[in-house]
Amino acid sequence: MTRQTANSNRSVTLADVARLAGVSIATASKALNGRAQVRAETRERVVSAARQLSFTPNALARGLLLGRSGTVGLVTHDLEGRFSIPILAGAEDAFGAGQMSGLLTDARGDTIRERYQVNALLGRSVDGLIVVGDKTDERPSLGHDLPVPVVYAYAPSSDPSDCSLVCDNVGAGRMGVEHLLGCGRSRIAIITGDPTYGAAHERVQGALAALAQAGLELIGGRAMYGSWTEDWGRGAARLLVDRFPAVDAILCGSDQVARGVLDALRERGLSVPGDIAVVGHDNWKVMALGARPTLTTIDMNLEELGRLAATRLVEAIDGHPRSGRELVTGRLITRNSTAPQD
Amino acid sequence: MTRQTANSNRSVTLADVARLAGVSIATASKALNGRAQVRAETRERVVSAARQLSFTPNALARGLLLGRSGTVGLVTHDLEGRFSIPILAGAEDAFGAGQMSGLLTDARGDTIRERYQVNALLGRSVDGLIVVGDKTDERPSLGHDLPVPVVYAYAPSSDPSDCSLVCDNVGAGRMGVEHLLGCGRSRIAIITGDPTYGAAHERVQGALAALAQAGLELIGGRAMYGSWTEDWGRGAARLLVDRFPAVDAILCGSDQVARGVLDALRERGLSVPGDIAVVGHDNWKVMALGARPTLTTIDMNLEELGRLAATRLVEAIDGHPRSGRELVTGRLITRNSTAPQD
DNA sequence: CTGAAAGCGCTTACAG
DNA sequence: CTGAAAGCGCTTACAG
Repeated sequence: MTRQTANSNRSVTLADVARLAGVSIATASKALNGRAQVRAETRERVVSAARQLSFTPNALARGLLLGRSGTVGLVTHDLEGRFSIPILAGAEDAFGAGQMSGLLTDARGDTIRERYQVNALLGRSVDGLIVVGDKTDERPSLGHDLPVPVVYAYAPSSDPSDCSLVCDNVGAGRMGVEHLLGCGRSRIAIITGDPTYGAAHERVQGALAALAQAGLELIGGRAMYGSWTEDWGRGAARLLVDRFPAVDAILCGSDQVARGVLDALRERGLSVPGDIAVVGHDNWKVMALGARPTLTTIDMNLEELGRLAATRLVEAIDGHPRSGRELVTGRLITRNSTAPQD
Repeated sequence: MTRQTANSNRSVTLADVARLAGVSIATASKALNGRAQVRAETRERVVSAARQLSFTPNALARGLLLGRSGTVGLVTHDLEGRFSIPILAGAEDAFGAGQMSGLLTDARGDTIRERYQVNALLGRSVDGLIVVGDKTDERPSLGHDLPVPVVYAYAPSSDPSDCSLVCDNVGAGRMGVEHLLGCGRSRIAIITGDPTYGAAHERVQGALAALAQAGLELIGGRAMYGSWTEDWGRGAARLLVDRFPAVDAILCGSDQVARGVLDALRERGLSVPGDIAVVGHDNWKVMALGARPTLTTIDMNLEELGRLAATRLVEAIDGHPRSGRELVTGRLITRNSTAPQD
């Protein structure tokens, strides 16, 4: 049984603290806020009174006065999805240390909803906004006529003067190929997802650059685009090994695709990584760890992206805005699909 | 190019509206809030002035005065996880229609963090709290000395006088077995997950009740407990069909487990649902739809649970609290693992 | 029907 | 070093 520590602090006010400490409200305020002009002994008396009453300052009153609410709006477009959540968690984390809280809102990819929610958030005097997209493609800017700074995460703003944090997809593609080269592979193919996603093309682009640099060409001559599904991964892998039996590595556009690829290879009697090494993308744990063999993949460091977004937003709120896109680099997670490592 | 609609509304205040409409601030307030004692013509003038200035009332000031902030605290214990997100989305959804906003906070299963965050939220004058657990087992109550109502979602409070919304795990187990019986199966086994989870036992309990009602016994005599992984699903399925070749259906504790079961059965040359029908749990889309064959499973209606939690919280805030546990029933999603249905 | 006044809880010049 | 006063933007009795 823990001792009661939380009272109905709704009602404990600065006036109560001041009364108990025998000072004016003004002095109590200064004492608690660490203002210089307070005698040490007085400050102590106030602080101990505040503790005794378990006083929590009313953030609403504070915000009203200072014109800063200590809250930021988190506008996500994919609250159910896999990508926005780690970003939100990272942002939460970065704010958690300080005094900021996040007002959550899900716009579900709808521009009208977004506008409406942004206005609602502004009505709550948020000090800034983080807009989290559901894919890495550009999205329209909220504009510059807002009274607070905005940071775009995952999906960058199309306006280069906005501050955006994005995944380094090109670097991820390069990273995947370089790992495969390092593992001694040279006949590399790419099976990726939906060609309407910029991310798919960017990863391919990075991979091709790394191949070119090594003086190699892609097996099959071009990347295989399809959809972000296991089904497609399976089908594409079968096609690939039938047409190009010499292939010794497959770089995949996502872990789901890679999972399908692994299943198809196993069913064809090919060993991974013995015959063919496979690299995924996302480090989606359940997929990557449930796969046979476990999947080497690229983690986009989405939490880090979220933390950075929060940091940039706080900087902007404090009067030091940045603009332009900042790339967050992924990291390769090696598992058994490229090199056995029990 | 859309026309500019959002101004720096930070600075448009009720005083501005009143001035433009040629009335006092008090009258402007009454007009906008639909109070009765305002001449229709006056009200119109005020409303049009407000529109013209795109006035958004300052929620902080309003909250300070009314003692209601129009925000609720969302305390989750699993922001990265799969279960809390649909619940949050459902709650968001329910609030979205009204004037409530949710302040998001991730306590990560840590009681100290939770206490700290609850206090921070109370300092922001939240009107209520929704606490979302990461498993369906009971958790300690936040107590009754808080100044605002609390609703527990997913993980119920151990205090029966608190208001909790929980999944009907027993009903889900029953539902799974009844479906299998309906599909003509009678030699049913259960492969479930981590035995330290109450959910695992409750689902088994419901399944056993349904079997008993049909005058049947579980194949193998008892449910197979292990972990919530594909690995375990594969291993357990192999064991099961070796020891009890007559089994004609397997009820699984999760989609991940089911996924492993399906893989193992296929690799043993058994056909699903021809030889053995399989039912999962969670309706985790990527798992269930990526499986071969696609997986019949039970959707726990978590979004509905979130919506209900929000509804109950608003009721409590409005002075109509409920107490006790309310069960949210799942629904069976039929796919090809129990009956081919292209 | 309309408006002047008080007040929500706090902070910040400004006097003392 | 301390405190009385003004004010953040709004709503609600209370007079008129």
